[in-house]
Amino acid sequence: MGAKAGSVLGNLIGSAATSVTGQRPDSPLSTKALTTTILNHVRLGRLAKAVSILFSSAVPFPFSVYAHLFRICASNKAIVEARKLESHLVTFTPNPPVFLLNRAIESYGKCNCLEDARELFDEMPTRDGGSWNAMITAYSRNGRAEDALGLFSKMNAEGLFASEVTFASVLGSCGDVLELWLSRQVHGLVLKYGFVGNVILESSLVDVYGKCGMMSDARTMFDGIESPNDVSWNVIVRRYLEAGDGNEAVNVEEDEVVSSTLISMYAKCGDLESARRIFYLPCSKNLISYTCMVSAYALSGRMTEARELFDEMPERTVISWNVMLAGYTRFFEWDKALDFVILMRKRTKDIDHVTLGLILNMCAAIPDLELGKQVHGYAYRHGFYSNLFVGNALLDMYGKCGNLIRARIWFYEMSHLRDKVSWNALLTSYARHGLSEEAMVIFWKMLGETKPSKFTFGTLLAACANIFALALGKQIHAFMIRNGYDIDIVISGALVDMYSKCRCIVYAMKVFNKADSKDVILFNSMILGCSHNGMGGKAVELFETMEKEGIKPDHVTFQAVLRACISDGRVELGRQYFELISNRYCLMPQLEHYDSMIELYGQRFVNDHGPHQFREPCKHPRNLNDWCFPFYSEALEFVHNLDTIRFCRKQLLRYERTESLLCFLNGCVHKGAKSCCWLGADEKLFLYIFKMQRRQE
DNA sequence: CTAGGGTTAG
Repeated sequence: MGAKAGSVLGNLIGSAATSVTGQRPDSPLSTKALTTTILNHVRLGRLAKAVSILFSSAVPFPFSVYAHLFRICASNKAIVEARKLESHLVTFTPNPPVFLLNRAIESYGKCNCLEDARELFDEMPTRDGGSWNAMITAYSRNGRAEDALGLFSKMNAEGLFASEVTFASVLGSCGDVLELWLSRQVHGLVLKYGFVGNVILESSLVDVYGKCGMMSDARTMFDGIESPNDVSWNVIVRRYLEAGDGNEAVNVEEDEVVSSTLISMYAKCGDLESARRIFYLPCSKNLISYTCMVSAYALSGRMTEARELFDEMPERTVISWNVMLAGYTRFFEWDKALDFVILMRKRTKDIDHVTLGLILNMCAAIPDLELGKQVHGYAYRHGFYSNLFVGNALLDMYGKCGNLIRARIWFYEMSHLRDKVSWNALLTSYARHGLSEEAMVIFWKMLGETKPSKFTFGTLLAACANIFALALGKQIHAFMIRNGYDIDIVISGALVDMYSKCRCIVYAMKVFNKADSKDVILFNSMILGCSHNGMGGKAVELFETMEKEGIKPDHVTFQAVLRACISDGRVELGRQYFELISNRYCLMPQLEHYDSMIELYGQRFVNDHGPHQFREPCKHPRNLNDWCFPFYSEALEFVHNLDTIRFCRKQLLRYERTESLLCFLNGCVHKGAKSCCWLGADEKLFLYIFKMQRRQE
């Protein structure tokens, strides 16, 4: 039965689609099937095909089909299809509902075909508010401000209510033709119809007053907005700028408040030049604009300029001090931050919760537990301990300084006010110090009190990676997907890391490929993952992709590719990468890179000579090569200081090469004696050499 | 009226 019914349906669809006089045109079944076909075409982006099927079927379709198709026509600017649609609708539906005709007007408007829209509007047997709204919006969007405003007046005369969208359109048109008088009337209507608190309309009003040159009205309007959004800010800033450019005497310089607002807005948008321009206008310097400007410099990392300006301030508040300190901490200038705190203590008695938070961040970063404890005491004595921000900063400080006991105690002491940041901070402390299992226990407790955030999961995934808890890691991943958590670039990195550490490199790759944006850190995690899973070739490939995408590798990237070279025994490639570090990317090779090179050459020696074969050192060495085996002369190039020597020693001990070790150490002494005194301090090393020599004799 | 602060991944 099913198969037969299917073929009958197929015939029906075929005939209905090709002939206007199809069989049983009023059959609900055939309309339903046709609808499905039409919607399928729409879904595949074939709008013209969908409309032609509809057009050749002499049956009325459900309203929702027309509504849907009109929407698509509007967004695709498909005027031909829109006209066909309207004609089909009015032909086969005796009394088409007003709302569908309104949709048609909207579509014509979006297709910039105002004549079609107006024709339909005029011919409609009945019109509702939506028809007027659609027509007015169509005029307004197409730059026909006069027509839009004319129709709006008529609409009000007929006692119809304009919608939010219409008001926005009308206000836009008022701005286009600088209709201040009408704008004020519209303002009245906005209030009358209860649109108070509508950010979009209120911002539009700010805009239109600004355009009409009524900056004081714009300002009053703006101040009345309860929670201004980006658009509101953009509008007021743009209007003030225009006003300021056109007529300097009237604005900006007179209003200190505005100049401060502008400076801080520009600072937040990263436009330092504009901020400066406002600040250096005559009469705009005051305590607050100074602070804003210092903050603008500090936010963009220009700490020297920030400090110069800060030093020339005639007076300062605690906020001025704080913005300066925040700049130092934001850009990790801990020494300067510490000096600044000391200076601050000398110069002012003003310290508030923000200052304490910043100082605690500094203590956590240096790290300085003792100073942190002093801050704790200060906070206690001055009544800041019940401030959540200070409390969390304290918790973070104890955690980062490695004092988990105090972190835990403080966490319980602040139980009456703690939030999810507190939980995350505690969790992080445990995970960071390798206490991954304990971190998991804390997580389960956390669930009883608060909802986990993506920070929680980031931390947990790292903990899973540490203890190779693949099953739990997968559960967290699945939980995040199921509950719609954003798998952002950081979480992707944590997942890649967790999966590759758990030897689940295929999953790691999947996560990596799915990430919609990639930065150097994510690439690093993936490259490192490949290196650790014996996929050196893939790691090298990723490095090349990264270069192609214009992402600049950092020192971790090079560590990762060098590791790949080690795992694949690709000495020459490793050497090339090492040279890229300084030649192409202007980075300073770090200790770890030297270590990797030593390891790479060490491996080659083992490969070339077998584990237990080595040449006798020269009896009377004249140069470095005489001193050393092939490996050591090459590896020695990468010997930079005591740490690399220690690393070499470790490597040689690992391969149980006592004689080589002695020879190598001699080589180091030789090199050191010739060039610089970097060996000087390590008495232990010398003692070791002497001991070894004695044992040889 | 207008200015400042936090937790996450190699």
